[in-house]
Amino acid sequence: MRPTSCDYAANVTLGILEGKWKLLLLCHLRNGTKRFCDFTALIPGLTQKVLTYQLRELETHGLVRRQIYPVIPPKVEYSLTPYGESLIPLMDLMNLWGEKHKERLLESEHIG
Amino acid sequence: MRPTSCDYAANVTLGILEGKWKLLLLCHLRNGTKRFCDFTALIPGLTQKVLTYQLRELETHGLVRRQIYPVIPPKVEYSLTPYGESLIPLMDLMNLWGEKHKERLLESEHIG
DNA sequence: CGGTATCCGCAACGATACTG
DNA sequence: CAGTATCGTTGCGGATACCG
Repeated sequence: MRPTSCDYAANVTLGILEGKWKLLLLCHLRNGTKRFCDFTALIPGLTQKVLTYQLRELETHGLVRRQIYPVIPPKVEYSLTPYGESLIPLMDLMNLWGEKHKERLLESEHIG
Repeated sequence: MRPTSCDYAANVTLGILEGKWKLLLLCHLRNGTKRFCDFTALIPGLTQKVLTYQLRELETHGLVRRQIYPVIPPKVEYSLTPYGESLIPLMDLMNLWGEKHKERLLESEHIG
């Protein structure tokens, strides 16, 4: 049943996915476990502070697991939890729609 | 093929859906054409300025059609475009995941 | 290597008042 | 009825420097 009130459940999902880099982080994690420095290498323009912040939020929501190895120098691994994997169909659909949208923009540009 | 670079298409979709009230507006439009004042009545806490802003963005992206009737007092109707309707499967999936997430939160609350 | 600690700018959002 | 106009707040993201 779809809502008539303010607390539309889809908004909860949006709130969790919102964040400039979160989808991209999740996308990279689909390819396997990553270390902190992997992200900064993979994603130019992403600073340590923001990366930390977004990873912490993903962890807080249970989408990402943070595994700390007590070694020197420090080693921390990030991976998708099963719960995080449950977002994969949604991510794929968002990706698909986004691709179509980009095509659409190109067409209207071509015509206009 | 999933991206390794920064321009992840899912982010495009996110950018279009981002906005505190957009999903809710789209959701209401699924039930049929709405007038400006319908939204303010349906959604407590939503001011005219913000409503205007978000509707204009949805219109700009081609998701919503704005039909102006040149009468006094003014009458403006908003409806989903076919392109906007193409988002329905995505909205449903987001809603579904959001519902599951809320259940999950209740459970962990119950346990903790 | 994997973070914190500060400081700052901007855009989204909100409150309120006014208008054709 | 369907908006503008103005002003104020807040929080995300970015820049930079420092730490165990």
